[in-house]
Formats: sequence, structure tokens, C-alpha cells
Amino acid sequence: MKSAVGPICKNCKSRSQSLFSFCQVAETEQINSNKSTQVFRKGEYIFVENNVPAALYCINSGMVKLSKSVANGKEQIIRIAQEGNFLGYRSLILKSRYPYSAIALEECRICIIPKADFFALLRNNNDFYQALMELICKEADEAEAKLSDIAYKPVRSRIAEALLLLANASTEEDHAITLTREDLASFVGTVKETAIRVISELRDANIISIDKRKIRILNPQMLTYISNVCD
Amino acid sequence: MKSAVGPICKNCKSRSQSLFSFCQVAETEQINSNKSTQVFRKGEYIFVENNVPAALYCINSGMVKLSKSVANGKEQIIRIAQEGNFLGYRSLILKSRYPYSAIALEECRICIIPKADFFALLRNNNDFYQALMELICKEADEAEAKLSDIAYKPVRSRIAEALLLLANASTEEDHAITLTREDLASFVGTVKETAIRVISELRDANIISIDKRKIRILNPQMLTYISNVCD
DNA sequence: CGCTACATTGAATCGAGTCAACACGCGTGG
DNA sequence: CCACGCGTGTTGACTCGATTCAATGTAGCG
Repeated sequence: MKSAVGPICKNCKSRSQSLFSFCQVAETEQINSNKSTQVFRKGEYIFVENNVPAALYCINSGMVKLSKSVANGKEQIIRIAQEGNFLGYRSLILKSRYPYSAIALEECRICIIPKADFFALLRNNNDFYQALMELICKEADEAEAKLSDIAYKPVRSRIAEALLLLANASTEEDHAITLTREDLASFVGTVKETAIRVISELRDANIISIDKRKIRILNPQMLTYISNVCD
Repeated sequence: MKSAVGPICKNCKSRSQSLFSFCQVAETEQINSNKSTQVFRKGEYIFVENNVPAALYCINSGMVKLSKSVANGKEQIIRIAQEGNFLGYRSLILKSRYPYSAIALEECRICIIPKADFFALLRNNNDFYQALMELICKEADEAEAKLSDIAYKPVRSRIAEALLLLANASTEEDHAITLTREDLASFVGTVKETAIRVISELRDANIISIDKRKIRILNPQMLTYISNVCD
């Protein structure tokens, strides 16, 4: 990772997609003056599981995986975050350690906002507070939904669901998915080999295409169907 | 379910354990004057998945399971709530439908607080707001932790973990666990038969005892150990 | 007393993980 | 410019944990 000249919050292209859209210009100036910006290369850690948080992270560009390390050197990817998303606020609020690591999936530009500024914003801007509350509620809902998915849906369905989700969130042309097979597997709670087998099946059935490792969705209806089939 | 004379919030024995501990007496009076209280018998629904919430629920006594119905008429128990716990606040905040049902596991006395009073409290009491925010953060963390547990730990470990958790939260003498095998299975994401097999093994190994269906923990250290073994 | 809900056990089956071998493509350094 | 190595992707064979199906036992309650 290395320091970089950052964007100006006020004019940041991801501001409108982030919680900062609830901030006044004066507030963004305040945030802007204290933040720093760093570039992380693919694979670099933005923060590490079990560490004590000291700042709020805001993704200016790039994709980040949030993952817990579990038994046998495996990992569980909890969520994938992108441009405009915040990272680490829950641990700041709880004054607890990070429950997962944040790792760059590609070159990422990240703004680092001192926690004092984050707390000041929470204190002074009720709209921001409220929006953050709603965001966290959604995260809780999503985690619980994913919970029952993993518990009851077969891998095939979970992969189908993940592909739809990832394609939707993709910033590539054609909504291509660029995750490695390993990351895709960790995202749905399986192993690389199993993920590959399912992907190959879907390719053979012309539901997706694979070009230079990139996955593209050809038949979203069919994927939706598969994502709901639980035998 | 039937209406009942409710407790007085101000003097409620569960107030100190609930978020209402962040309320002023005047606020509890306000809440108290508009709430109603109902008794639900074992198996009765307090609210139903996908319905639109109209109120906040506060458990005065009894255990409640929060569960999603999944494929093949199975269910996934997300959480078990008890005396002093609130239900349904996330859906109120998000103005969304309930992502799961709340079902009484035993006779429950539940106070029903109009959503207007809940929102008023949120608006006027920052300590309450903050405490609720922290609670929701914890729920999100727990859901994510459970997620990776289900994805990577074998059933045996998950049952061991659940038994420790449930015994700890138990209000029975001796911290006995009274859940049915089926509910225990749904809680850890497996089926009744598998849960029974694991429980029988643990009994044979003298790690737990079973008396009239009630489970008691004999060797918590061993259970803790088992809960962390992932082969 | 008998019904009904819950608990238990066995046998068969299957989805998914593990292990192992191999293919592909990209970048570096000789 | 090519060879080598490493990260990633792919495929097959085997194994095993867990689900399913089926039968039977047990306890509580009207």
C-alpha cells in the first residue's frame, strides 16, 4: 500500500452513492481536511481481523472482500464492497475488534477518515445517523438471509444466486464477473473444485459464458430459477 | 393469543435488562399508556414472515424463536429471544416486511407498543437510539459469525456451541435446555435425526445428561473443545 | 386408555469435500 | 525470444458426513 493524492470529498464521484450524500458541504470539507488516501494493490490488507479499529475507510475505487479466516486456512467471504462503500463502522460503533479482514480484490484507492471525524458526524448529523442505522439493519437482514441460504440451499443454487448478485454489482463492461474461482467459492461457502464443477456445468448448459476466466451471464432467468431450486 | 393485564413498564422486572433501561421514567409512562399486553401460547405466532410491521414487541416473559421458513417446509431459526428482548425493530426502521416469523416456544407474555411511540423514543432519546444501534451492530456481527460457522463447522461442533449458548441463556433451574430436538436442529441448520444422533453421542460420553427430554451440560470444557474442532 | 406429538435408531443414498494429477497463461529473467 | 515457474483453473476418483426414508419407542394429555 502507498499514500496517494486523494479525491476531494465534496466533488468525489462516489459521494452520491455513499452515506456522504447525507452530509452538508461544510461537513465534507471537515472530513476532507483530515482524511488521507492510500492505494492498495491486489491482495493487500486494508485492515486485519481481530485488530482494533482506528479509522473509517471509504472506498474511492476498486473492489474489496470482507472475509473471516476459518478452519484449515480457509476463508469465508462475508461481503464484497465497492466504490462508495464504507468499511469498519460497525467495529467503531461497538468499540470492538474487526470481525473480519478487508482485502483488496484489485487495485483500490481508499480514503482513511479518523474515527473522531466519524463520531463527530454521527453526533451532529441526524440524517447521516439514520442512514447508517438503516444500512446496518440491511446488513443484518442480508447476513441472516445468507445464513439460511448456506444452511439449506445446495451449492448449485448458491452459486447461481452469487453470480446474479456479482454481475449486478459488476463495474466491468457487460457486467462480467472477475472474481477468482477460489474467491467465488469462499463467497458461497464451498471449495474451489466444487465451484468450478458447477460453473462448468452452467457453461455447458449455455447459461453463462467463460472468456479469459471472466464469467458473463447469458441466461439470467435460468440462473434465477436455479438459485431457487432446492431439490 | 389473548389480551391480558400487562406489567407497568416503569416497574417491569425486565426493564433493567432491556433497552428501556435507557429511558427516563416519564418516557416509560408514555410507552406504558399506549401499549397493550397479550399472552401467546406455545406455538402461536407473534408475527409472521413477510407481513408489514405495525408495532414493536417487547417480551415480558417466555422464549420466542425467530425463524425463516425455507425449502421443503423446513425452518431456519435465526435467533432465540427472551425476557426483556425487543422484536421487530429492524423491520420498523427499514419500513420493510418481517424477514422471519416470531413464534412462542412456551407461554409468552408480550407487550405491544405502537410504532409511533417507538419512533418518538428514537427521535427524542439519543441514548436509546445509540443503544439500539449497538444492539443491531451486534446482531449483524452474530449473524455473520453464525454464517461462517454453518458454512465450515461440522454439525457436531455447531450443536456443542448451541448447547453452551442455550444453557447460558436458559432461565430453567440448572440451566437446563428445553428446546425440542427439531428446534435445536433448525437452530444449528440441520435435521432432527442428525441432531438426535449427536446429542445421543454427547450423552453416552457423559458430556451432557438427558432427563425427561431436558438437556443439562455436565462438561462445559469438553463442549467448548468440541465446538472448536473442525476435523 | 388411547391419541398425538416428540424422540430414537437403523439402513441406504447422495452431495460435497479431499486428494492428486494435469493444463493453461502470464510474467520474469536468462 | 524462449524457458521456466507460479498462480490459477480443470478434471477424475475416492471418501465421508449428513440427509432421507422408514420403523419403532416413549411421554404427556384429554
